[in-house]
Amino acid sequence: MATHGNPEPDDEACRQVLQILALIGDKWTIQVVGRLGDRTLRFSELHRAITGISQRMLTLTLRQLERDGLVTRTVHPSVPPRVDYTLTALGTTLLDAAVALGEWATTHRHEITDNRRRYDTTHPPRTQS
Amino acid sequence: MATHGNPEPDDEACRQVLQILALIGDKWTIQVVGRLGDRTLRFSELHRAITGISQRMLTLTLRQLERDGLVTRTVHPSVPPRVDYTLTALGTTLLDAAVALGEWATTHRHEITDNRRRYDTTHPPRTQS
DNA sequence: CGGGATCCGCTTCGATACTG
DNA sequence: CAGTATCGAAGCGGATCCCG
Repeated sequence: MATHGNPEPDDEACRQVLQILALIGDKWTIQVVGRLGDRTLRFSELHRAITGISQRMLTLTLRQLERDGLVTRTVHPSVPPRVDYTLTALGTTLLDAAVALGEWATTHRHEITDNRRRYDTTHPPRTQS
Repeated sequence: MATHGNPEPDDEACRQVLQILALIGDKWTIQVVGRLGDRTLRFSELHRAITGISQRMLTLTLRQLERDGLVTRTVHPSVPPRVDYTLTALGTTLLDAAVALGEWATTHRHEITDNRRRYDTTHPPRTQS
């Protein structure tokens, strides 16, 4: 393991992993991947399927996923233009891992919500007193 | 689980799950939880263990984890003051799930890195020339 | 030693307008 | 339909000072 502040190769791997984990926490990435889990969708279908996302964010999210090789972007030279997005094999493995985490969240969400309520009522706002 | 885009009361659960997933993607949360995985640590130990984190961010991260019931905060009335942080049972289950995702990231990080390089060299910068 | 309060730059994101 | 370009608002995070 990295012992001192030396930029060892280990350290870089850590940053890479952290960077990939950030994908999961991204507000939209998981929702897009989840929608593409069972079938191919076109841009407008994704846009309608995901409540509250803007075209800008959908574009940026898809671009990043394409860059990472998690989704495939297929442009059909037709009028009007049509672009299909599909999950790659790599993307599917990510979805599997994310689903596991989603199940954890689903299982414990009430517990966590209760903990928050209890904390908020127990601990007075610490600004002065 | 919601299979298709119906705005059901299910929607709130979805937001809760998303909110919890955001914990994972948080820059510091996973690192803190990971450090507390095997043993109890005090504030200064965590601060030294996690490279680059500020006291502010460490405090905020720990506060949130305490609020969610993932870590326990123990204040020892001594001079100088000493505060210990420990993972709760719930926190341990999160760590397990996160580790699985971390292994996914570790396994595929080279693949993803390569995909990015390939994408960056293949796709020219789209800002018109 | 373990934080709280404040200032402040930087990134992120939503809304809007425009293009092929 | 599927984007791109730009602008402005909001939030995150770092640096600093101070207190129990």
